[in-house]
Amino acid sequence: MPRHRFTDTRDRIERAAIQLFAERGVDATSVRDISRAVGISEGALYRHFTSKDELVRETFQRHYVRFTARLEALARAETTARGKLAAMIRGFCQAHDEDPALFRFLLFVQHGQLNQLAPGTPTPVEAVRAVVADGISSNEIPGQHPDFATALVFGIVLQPVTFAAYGRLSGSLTSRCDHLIAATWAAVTTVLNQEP
Amino acid sequence: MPRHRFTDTRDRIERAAIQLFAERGVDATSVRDISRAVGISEGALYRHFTSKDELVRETFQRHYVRFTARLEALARAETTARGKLAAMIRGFCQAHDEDPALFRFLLFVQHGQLNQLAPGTPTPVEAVRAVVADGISSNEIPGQHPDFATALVFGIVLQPVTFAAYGRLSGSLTSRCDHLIAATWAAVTTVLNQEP
Amino acid sequence: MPRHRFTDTRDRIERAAIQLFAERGVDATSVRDISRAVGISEGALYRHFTSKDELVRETFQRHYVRFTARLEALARAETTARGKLAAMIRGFCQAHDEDPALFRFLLFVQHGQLNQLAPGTPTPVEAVRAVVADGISSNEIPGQHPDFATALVFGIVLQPVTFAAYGRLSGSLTSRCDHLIAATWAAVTTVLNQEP
Amino acid sequence: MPRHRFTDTRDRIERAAIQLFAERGVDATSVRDISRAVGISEGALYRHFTSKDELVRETFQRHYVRFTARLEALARAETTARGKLAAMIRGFCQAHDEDPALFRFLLFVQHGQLNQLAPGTPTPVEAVRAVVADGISSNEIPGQHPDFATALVFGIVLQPVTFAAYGRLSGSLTSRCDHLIAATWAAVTTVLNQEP
DNA sequence: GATGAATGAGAATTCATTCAT
DNA sequence: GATGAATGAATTCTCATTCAT
Repeated sequence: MPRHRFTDTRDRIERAAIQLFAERGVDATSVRDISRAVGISEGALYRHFTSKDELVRETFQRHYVRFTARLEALARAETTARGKLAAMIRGFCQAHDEDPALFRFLLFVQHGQLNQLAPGTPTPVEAVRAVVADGISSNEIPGQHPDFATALVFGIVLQPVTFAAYGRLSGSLTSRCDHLIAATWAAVTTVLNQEP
Repeated sequence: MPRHRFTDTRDRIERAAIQLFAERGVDATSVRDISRAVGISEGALYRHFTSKDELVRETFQRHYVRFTARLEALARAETTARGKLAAMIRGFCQAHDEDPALFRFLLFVQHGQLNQLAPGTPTPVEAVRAVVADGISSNEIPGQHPDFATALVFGIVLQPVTFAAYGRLSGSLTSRCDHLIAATWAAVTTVLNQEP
Repeated sequence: MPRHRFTDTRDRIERAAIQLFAERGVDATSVRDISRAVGISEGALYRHFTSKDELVRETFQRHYVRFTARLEALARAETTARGKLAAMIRGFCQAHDEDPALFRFLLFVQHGQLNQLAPGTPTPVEAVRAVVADGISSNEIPGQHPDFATALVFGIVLQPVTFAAYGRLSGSLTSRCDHLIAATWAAVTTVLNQEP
Repeated sequence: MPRHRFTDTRDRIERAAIQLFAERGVDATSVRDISRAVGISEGALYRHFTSKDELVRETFQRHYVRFTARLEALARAETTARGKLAAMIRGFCQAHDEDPALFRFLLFVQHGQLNQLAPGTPTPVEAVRAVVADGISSNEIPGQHPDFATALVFGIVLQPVTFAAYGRLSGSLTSRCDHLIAATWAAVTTVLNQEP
């Protein structure tokens, strides 16, 4: 049982924390739970993070920023609004399937972390919103409230994850990705025929 | 008269609890918080509920069952799948706008209450799912996984509420109800491989 | 073992805290030590004080203000500087002998409480300094730095208490009061004969 | 050479510790604080001292003994009680002004170190007391309790240091040395019942 | 000699719950 | 029905100390 050697302890703490946060939520996860899951003492955790709060914040922010950048890169590689949106949704599905716990931590558990982001930090919501807003400007997407349309995208993509958590759907998002893209596009291009 | 006062206090406890649960979550709300909000002592709360857990469970279940029944009644008054779905979505919107805190408590905060329901208890998810499944059977809705289609409905309807909580959208759901219905129908009737 | 009944618990906590603070200092006294000395659980203490800090601050400030007022009243009852100073020193001696632990807590242990007093709060130091400064103005006391003269008063009066704590002197201050007064007056009226 | 580095680090630890102890007290100073101030790791400190306690004890005792010897030498160089006392007070003032942190650590912070001295170890208190007792024996100082008279000396000399710590007086003791000597002599030669 | 991760004992504090009045 | 003091377990965090490298 070597004491340190190349120290991946910090990473192991982060992994265990993400896992537990995704399962039970941040409040319901104690420092003790995390350190036990890692196999270290409670005190040892504080050599790697100055507080539980910092652990949550740091972990959340780093992965949140990274995921946002990934989405933005995917969008940038496409030219049409539809293409960008499809690529981003595919990005959501892959990110989820690669690491469901992290995905749920970032997009559901949050726990007020969104409000603690430095102002101006880009978020997945803003990444999608930018594409939607551009699509509306270029008339590729019919005129509507861009935040509302963004809500439709997120609702359609995220709700299956919630259903999976409750056992109503199988876990893989990627297998439904094409359907999600099609449904999203249908929802987003729907307008009310107030004037026929 | 005496019974009224009992009922009254109990109701006030429930209201305060729902409000606080919706704002901060169940874990982050202490018995002290609740009793202070009501204006009674902590001990007094235990005259009305045997534990915090029971308070959460009872409150959740009663309202959850009531809301489910309301949705089912709305569906029953319609004949087509589209009509039933539209009526239910309208029901969601109205329930939300009547009492946003309760709505958020029932549909977001949950806190593992779903797993504690007596098996067979009808839920909003099942109410919607039944309509969707029937619509698929009757070919009003194209063939697809009924749980997946149900997820689309919930995602589209609920995500705007989340966005509202983060200040991205204004609070009224009813004002967007027609759009939600149209978008939901579009998403639910979308299928893949329409062009071979 | 009745649970409450007329609740002198808060007072008992304060007494035990003062005793322990005087014996070991604030830092070296844990909440556990205090609650054990009182015979209650640690948690129970928090019904009476919101924190250890508040317990220290409240206890210190109340007694400090009270003691200051007592000194001021004693001075007010006299007319000459010598009379005022003598009365105050007698007040110090009596306060010490009535409650040595409290006296030591107020005048030695302090623990940074002095800096936390609301600005303008009168203190024993200021009470003595005012008398000394007046005495200098009226030429009853020879011209000198009033803070320095005040330091002489405090040094002479307090040091025997320190010596008593180390067993070098017996505990009673009152028995030495007249000597302290005489020595203080001698020290305070001494000037350097720079110009003979 | 290697021995120098050892000694050097050990001294730097001691310096940093004294500084921090004087500022905040022993309890409020952690091993971490000290090692950070020195710029070494916590573990490294244990190469030089086997425990925090030993660091405190060793540091205190060595300087305490050295300071006592210095006072004794100063007294020895004089012949009269007044001369001896004056020389010692000058010694206090110089020691304070040379290294105020060390002076405060030795004479105020103490932290129960006095009780841990090997029995018979000479202390500043005993050095002064011996001079005072001799002075009383030789009738140079009027008859009185020698410990009480010693308390007067210490009170007068040390209280200005306390006042300086609270910003009531400027830091230099030496500048007030003659006044302190005169005041001390006046206090020590004062007796009661001079007028029957 | 030095490092720094790790430990384990405690510190302050919160909280659901009980119960004499 | 209500009060509020009391409990005891759990939580976050600190700290002196150890030890493999």
